[in-house]
This record gives sequence, structure tokens and C-alpha cells, in this order.
Amino acid sequence: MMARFYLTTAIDYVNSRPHLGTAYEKVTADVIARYRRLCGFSTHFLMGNDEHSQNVYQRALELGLEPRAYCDQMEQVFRDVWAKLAVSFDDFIRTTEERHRVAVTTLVQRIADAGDLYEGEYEGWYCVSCEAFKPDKDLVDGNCSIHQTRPEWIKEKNHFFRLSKYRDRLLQHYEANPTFLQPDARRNEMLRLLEGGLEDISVSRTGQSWGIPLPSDPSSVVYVWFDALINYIAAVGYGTDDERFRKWWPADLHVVGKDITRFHAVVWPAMLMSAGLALPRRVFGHGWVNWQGQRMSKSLGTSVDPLDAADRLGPDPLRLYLVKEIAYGHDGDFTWERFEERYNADLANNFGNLVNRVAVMAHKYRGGRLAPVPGATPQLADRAADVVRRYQAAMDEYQLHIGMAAAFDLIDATNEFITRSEPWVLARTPDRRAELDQALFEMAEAVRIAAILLWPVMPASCTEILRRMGQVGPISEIRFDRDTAWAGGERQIVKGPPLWPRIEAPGAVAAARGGVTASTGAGDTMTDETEPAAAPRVSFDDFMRIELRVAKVLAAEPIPKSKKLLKVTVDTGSGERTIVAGIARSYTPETLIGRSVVIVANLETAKLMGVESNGMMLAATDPDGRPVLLTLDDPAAAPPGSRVR
RNA sequence: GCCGGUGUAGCUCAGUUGGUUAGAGCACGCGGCUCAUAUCCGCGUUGUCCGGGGUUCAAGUCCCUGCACCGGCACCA
Repeated sequence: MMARFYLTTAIDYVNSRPHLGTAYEKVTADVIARYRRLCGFSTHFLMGNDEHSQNVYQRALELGLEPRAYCDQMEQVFRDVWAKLAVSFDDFIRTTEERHRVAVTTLVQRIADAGDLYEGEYEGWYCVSCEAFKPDKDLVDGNCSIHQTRPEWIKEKNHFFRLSKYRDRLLQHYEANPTFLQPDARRNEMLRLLEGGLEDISVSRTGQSWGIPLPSDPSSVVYVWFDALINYIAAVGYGTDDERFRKWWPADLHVVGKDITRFHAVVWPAMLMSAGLALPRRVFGHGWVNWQGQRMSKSLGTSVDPLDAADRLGPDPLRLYLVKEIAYGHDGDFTWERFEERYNADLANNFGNLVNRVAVMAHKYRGGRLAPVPGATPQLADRAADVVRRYQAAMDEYQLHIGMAAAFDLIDATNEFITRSEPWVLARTPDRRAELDQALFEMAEAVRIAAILLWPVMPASCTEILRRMGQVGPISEIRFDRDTAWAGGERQIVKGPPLWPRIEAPGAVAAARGGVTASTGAGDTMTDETEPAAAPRVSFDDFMRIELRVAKVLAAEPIPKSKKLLKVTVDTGSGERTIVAGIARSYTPETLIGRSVVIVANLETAKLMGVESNGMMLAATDPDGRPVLLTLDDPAAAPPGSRVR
């Protein structure tokens, strides 16, 4: 039986479209999946969407849609992005699917049967003003530290999972399986957490309909996190197809963001232990990709920008950047400057130029037909074998960036080899014919091997390079072990246009991207690029429910102990009111006084740092995340109270 | 304030379980080649590995501590 490999990524919330950070996770997982397939594993690569979130429910309601319909639209948005990035998942699961419902119901029942689910009450001090339970540490003399009021002792019915029961077994598992959670920094974090002890966790929510009912208490739904994790077994037939489940479970690898490793490396294994199921073999917590130095934000439309590199240059250069330039497991950064630098250095100057010069020489000197000289000792073969070995060792341990570096070592070695062997000199010397034959063959052979190594990252480009290097037969028949070995045999080299033309002007891709956005308006739709077509518009009536008004700042003062908040008193035309605004990073109180601003006048009140805020000041967010206040073109013309629309 | 992360060449970053003389790419300087997308190859310059203390035969790496910067939350709903 063929060895099998099952890997998953986190399923994504659908309340915003995918951004570079999400794409990073999928691309790296895709590279692993493609590498495994190349190695001959029967591979199952799962992705999907997480739809049972209250945010999703709310978002759908705001848009006037059935939640399911909203999720249908978002699924297409996600699939389109994944297609654009050449992400080759084998299955795409949604938590609203029947197979998922069955799996959740079955697993929760198994956990209940094991005695690990109990009905309890969540109780604690509840501060009404904060609308939150307050841990003891947040109480000062029994009062809420923020509101100075005595909180209420409240009990709320809930179903709990006996997570605490599994602490020792989890520790043992970590002990026995040092690579269960990678990288080590994540593992150490979890060990510390486990050593500190675990508390049982609430796994149900009452009063909600959007979710999967708890078998034992249909008035509750399974908490979205508990629900979501189960997708990994639901997708391979748990509760619906035993044979399929036996084939694929346990997963070989869960690729997840470092922020949710706890769920995957503690909660999820405990759930599986409770249900008597095998644990995933490994969890990998990858880092963040920042954009121009700042953290990706789901709410920033601009955050999808780097994905447009895939529109302009195809997915491969972006994929290479993400995999090669960011140490897997660490945080990384995407900037256009660096992207263009890497593109020119690695792709245009090195790999692309190498492919081109080899093909051109093959044709110029030998009409494209190359073959090794019988009995000749290849000079590049050892180097290639060493690279393949290092590449494989790195990739098997998910050290993707090291694998990439190894592959590029072979490219460097080939460029060096060409300089050393000087084919153009050999070509001028008739009695060195055999040397030229051998040299031309070797460089083509090295490029062929490099193209296989880089194929998981740049599938389209490398398929084309393999074709040019004389590969016959489909890529799917290439097998890593056999086909990365130094080969002989005659082959026909094919010429072609440069794969990666140099980006000449600094900032060209980023700038061109802006131009493209503007010119694609030719589709004469009014669609805003930054909002997915699937996010329908709010109605005019809905918009008019938001009361925007001009207000004039009368006074402003910092709020003690707060970094971002200012307490601002404004004149709304019909009186004064206090607004707490998170603008202290950009504005000092003095600069605000006398200024006309735009406020949301009918926003529900909120208490922030003990100050009641009655409204919201509108501000844009600059690329560094700092607020920039909206001001009026002619403040004198629109007195406080003027409606904004 | 709490939690987490980072600090290595001018810039962006690698540095395996502690182990010789601390690396790569870009940039810069010099030289070479002409098959190639003005590409490639060779040589070269720049380091208080943030500071201080400790463990060790040996510390960029481990421990303690200080500083700086970043992020998340507390608080921008």
C-alpha cells in the first residue's frame, strides 16, 4: 500500500476575505502537500471555512442575508483566491455541511459517553458596566477596578469538557513525542501552560441558533471552537464513512497559526483522547507575515495588496518569496522593495537567466539535442546529489526555507560550472567537441533537477522549465527519489521567452498594481476592488439609520493610564456630550479643541476605562494604524449638529 | 500595567544538540567572461552578535538582569 499523508490548515472565518497572512498559511501547506505527492505519498490536503461564528451570523444579518447564503458567497471568494495562488487542496470542508454536523454530533456524544462532558454553571463576578465576568485579580477590595462598583455573582448554565483530566496524559504525550508540536518555541510555551495546570472549558453556548445543537441539550449549540476543530476528522469520514476514516486518520500534520496552537496542541488532543481516537502526528505553528512592517489586519482592505503580485506575475514569484524569505515558524515581512529585489536576484538574474542561457547554448551549439559523453565523469553530479540530500532533509522536517536555499545552491553551482567550463571557448575548438557535449548536458541536467526541487513552490514555472529541459511525460509521473538522481540519456531542449523578465524600475510592481486597479474599472462595474463582490451592499435605509453629525470639540483631556484614549467633550448643536476616542496616538488634547469633527451620534454608549462614551469620532486609519480624523472642508459652513451623509 | 516577540554587516535576514577564523542575499569597490534577460563568475570592505553579570574547557546560542524597539490585550465595538 502506498504511504499516505494527510495534512490540514486551519479553517478560516468567513467574515472577511483572505489576506496575505491567510494566504501564507495555505501556500506553505501547499508546498508541503506538493512535495509529499512528489515523493510518492498518497496525499490528502484539507482546507475549509469556519462558518459557525457569531461574527458570521451577525455579518450576514447586517447584510440582510441568510447566514448560509452569505457563507456560500464567501466560499467562492476564498476558492477564487486559492485558485489564483495555485493552492492544490484535495478537499474543502465547510462547518455547515452535513458531514461536519454528523461528525460533531458523533464526537461530542463519544466525549459525553466517556464521562468528559458535564453540565455546570459558569459563575463568577459579573460587572454589568463591563458586560463581562471579572477574575478575582481584576477586583480591588471586591469592586470592579474600572467602575468602582460591586459586581454581581452570576451563574450561567453551560456544558463543560473535562480538559483538566487530560493534563498528565498530554504532558506524557509531549514527553514521548518531542516533535508533536513545532517549532520548539511553541512547544515550550505549551509545556509551560500544561505545567501550570488546565481548567475545564465551556464548550456550549445557550440562546444561539447558529451552530450545531448539543446532542444532550438541543437548546445549546456547540461552542464554535470546539465545533471547528472537529472538521479535521469530519472531512475524512468520521461518523459517515468508517473505511475512509481509517485510511486517513490520524493526520500527519496540522498547519496552524501560532496564535491558535493552544487549541490544536492541547484542547484538540484532549478531545481525541477522550473519544479514544489517535492524535495527529504533528502540529506546526507558523508565524505571521507582516506587510510593510505592520501586522495584517482582517479589517484593512489594503491588506490584500500583496496578493496582487500573483495577478501581475503569476503566483510563483509570490509563493517563492513567502516560502524562501521567511524562516518557517518565524514571523516575516513582505515589502514591495524586498519582493522586487528577490524577484530580480533569484528569478530574473539567476534561475531564469540560467534556464535561458542553457537553452540558447544548447541550440546555438548543438541544435537543441544534448546527450552525455559515454564514460565521462559528471562534474556536477556530486554537488547535485548533496543538494538533493540537504533539500530532502529540510523538507521532511518542514524547514521549507532551508530546502529552498539548498535548491538555489544548485542553481549557483550551475552558473559557476558554466563559467568554469566555458562552453563558448570549447565551441571554437573542434577537438574539444566531447567536452562541450558533456558540459552542455550537465548544465541542462542540473537545471532539470533544480526545477524538480522548486516545483512544489513554483509549479507552473517549473513545469515549463522541465518541458524546456526535455522532460517528456506528465509532471504527475515524476517521482522525487528516481527523478532527482543524476540521469543520462539524450534529450531535446526547447527555447522560450524569458520566464521572469527583470523588474527595471524600483517600485514597478507596486505602482503598476495601482494602475491596473484603475484601468480594470473598464469592466464598467462600480465594484470596489477592496471589497469582495460577495459582500453585498447595505441598503440606503440601513445607512440612514446611522446618524452622522458634525460636532465641535470643546474640551479634551487624556485618560490616565490609557495609551490610546482621549476624553473629548463636544458640542453637538443640541447640547454637549462626552466621547471617548482612541486617537491619543495621533492627537494631543490641545490640537483638538475648536476643531469640527464628524461623529456617530446614535451609537450605543460604552464605558471605556471607566468613562462613559456617548458616540464615536470618525477617523481614517493610516498605514501605521494611526487614526486620522475626518475634518470638514469648510467648518464655518456646517455648524455643530449638521447631518452628514 | 499584564502577556508575548525581537535585538547579528550600510539594508533585509539566516545561524542546527553550546564547538575552529560568525554567514547569505542586496548594496558598494576592483577584476574577469561574452552563452545569456546589462546577465554570470572571482576577489574584497564593513561586526562591541544590544549592555551587564553568570554557568562552561568553550556562549551569538543556556541562565539571571538591565535597556531599546515591536505586537496583542487591558482601551480605539
